[in-house]
Amino acid sequence: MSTTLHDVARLAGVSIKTVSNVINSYPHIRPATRERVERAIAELGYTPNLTARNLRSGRTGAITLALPYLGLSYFAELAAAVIAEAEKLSLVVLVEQTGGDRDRELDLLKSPRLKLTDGLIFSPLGMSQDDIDALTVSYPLVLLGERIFNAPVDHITMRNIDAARAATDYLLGLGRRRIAVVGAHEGEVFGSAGLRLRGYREALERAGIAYDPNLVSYATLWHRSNGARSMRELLDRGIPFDAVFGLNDTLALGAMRALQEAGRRVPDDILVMGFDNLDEAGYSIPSLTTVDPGQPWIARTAVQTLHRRITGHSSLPPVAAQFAEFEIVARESAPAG
Amino acid sequence: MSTTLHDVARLAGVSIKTVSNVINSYPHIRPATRERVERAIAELGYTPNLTARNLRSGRTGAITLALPYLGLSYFAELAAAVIAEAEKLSLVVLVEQTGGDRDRELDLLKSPRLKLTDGLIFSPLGMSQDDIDALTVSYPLVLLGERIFNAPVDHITMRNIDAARAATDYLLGLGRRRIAVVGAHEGEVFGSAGLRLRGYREALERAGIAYDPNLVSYATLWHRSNGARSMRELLDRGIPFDAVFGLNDTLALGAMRALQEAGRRVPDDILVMGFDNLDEAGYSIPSLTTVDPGQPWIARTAVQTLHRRITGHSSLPPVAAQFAEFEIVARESAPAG
DNA sequence: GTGAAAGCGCTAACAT
DNA sequence: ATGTTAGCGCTTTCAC
Repeated sequence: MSTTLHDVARLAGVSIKTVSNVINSYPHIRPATRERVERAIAELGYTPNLTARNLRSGRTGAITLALPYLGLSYFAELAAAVIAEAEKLSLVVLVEQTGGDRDRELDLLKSPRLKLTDGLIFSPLGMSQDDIDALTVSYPLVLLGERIFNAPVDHITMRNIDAARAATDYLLGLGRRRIAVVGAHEGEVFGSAGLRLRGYREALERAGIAYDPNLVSYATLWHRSNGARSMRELLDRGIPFDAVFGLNDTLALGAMRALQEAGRRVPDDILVMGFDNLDEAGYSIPSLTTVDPGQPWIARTAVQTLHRRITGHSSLPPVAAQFAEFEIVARESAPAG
Repeated sequence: MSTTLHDVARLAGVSIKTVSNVINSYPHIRPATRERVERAIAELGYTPNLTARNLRSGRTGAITLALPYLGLSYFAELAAAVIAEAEKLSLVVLVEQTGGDRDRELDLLKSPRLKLTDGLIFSPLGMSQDDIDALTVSYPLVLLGERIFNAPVDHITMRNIDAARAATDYLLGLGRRRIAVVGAHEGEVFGSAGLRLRGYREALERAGIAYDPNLVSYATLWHRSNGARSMRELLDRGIPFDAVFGLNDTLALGAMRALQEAGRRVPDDILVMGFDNLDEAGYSIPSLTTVDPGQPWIARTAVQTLHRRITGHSSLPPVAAQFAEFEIVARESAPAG
């Protein structure tokens, strides 16, 4: 087994309390004693057993981040940002993948595994507003995303409706009138798909353009291949359109790919707009005009909020959701004016 | 505080041992007792304190995965695969980002934080062969990548040299004679860059083609933007080339982007080959011909090997590295003959 | 300034 | 079949 406080204490000829004091940099220790202890620690290569410390303190210094799948770039970039922010607060991050499956999400929320960490940043995809009660849990929880609103937990999210409306306005401002949508979810009201489609419709309405359901195509998982498939479906309908709004970047990139296969040129024939501002959006061919939804802010705010809950610095009841600022990033797939 | 075994035992009118037996599904319990305990557990909403259990058992059921950065797609896909494999063995995964920085990698290896988990899957980027001694640690460790070889630890990696040679052969087989390289590392012998460049040179040599250093451009971080910059540099040299080997997919995609900006057509003027077979390589425009290095196998083998070490099922000394099988995936950027 | 001892919640001998 | 008890390694009163 590894060395313990007792081993160090014995070697240094002091009690374990003194060793503990040295480790936790308790101020009032005689320099000679301190040095003796430090030499013993070095000699034995002692490192404290964090599990024991955690049991004693009731805290682990770790948080859980639960998201659908790291293979989806949006979530990979989210995880990267969360881990980086957590490190600034000396927290480590345990990452769970739910696959966006409702049952696995519900299971996770009551999993004993969560006892291994101090709190949870939770980005559900399969759960919906009906599952709101499952978010009433006994541990610190920060909710991400737009599947569930007004739950009694801290909620950090983005301005989906406003941002999608701004994205649509942008295309309208470039003179487009028949804007196709890729990646909608049948009958969804909340959720990224539902909210972004609503923003799209609001923009059309304000511009006095009728909503044409034939311009909307569906895709369950927001994956490149589904963006391509969804676009092929649109093309097969034979209905003319002059722009495409991919409800996220991956869909938009897949759609561009399908457009190109079909001989349509971007941006000459069709403008394409995405949503997420993934790193990759700046380097596709053509580069992708998109919405930057403020992910770094979301990651930072989520980690800080959770940390305040864990440390008890905030016992305020969670209020309404906090929203990140967004911004349109104009690139080649739909160049500005 | 949360409820404990004692609370459950008191409510059920039994001893804590009995409750413990029920929880750990010890076979010999009277059905009536079992039911009483289960009702008490449900009533109190009891969940076991894993930290305490871990302290007792000496295991946590968690492993650490340390990698450079989740924003790099290759590592995001690796993490996704590792987490999925770990889940099959009921392990959870704590993800650490080192930024590919040598000092942070060395620090991590001796960080007390690792005591929070049972073992480490370590993918270094900044460390080199000189740091081999740092891999002699007191906990189960599985090494990934190609920065360090012949360390006294289990090592799972890919056939960099063979695969790069095969990739180059593929381009040679298509009649190309001036194959540029994007993303080399100055003077590197080991490491993905060094090994892949070596494979490239071996292929040239076997084909009787002289190695031209002017065809090789450098990039430290294997990031899209650096692939583009690296390619612009090559173009600026004004030296003719008829194919490009990006030492990974991200570089190749960035390079394709720069080629396009410069008015070069892929594959009409220039063939492009990548390395990694990222999901995204199938959906770029044009889609990217690349090397599939067998990442799923690597993830699976790494997790299983670590698990065997942790559970003590393998006390065999670690042997030479284990190599994944690779395969060339022909797509549009360099279509097969 | 330092030591002794209790106890965090659990598991596993050992006892009955 | 179930109860008792001793720790896992640490922190933290409370003495001295």
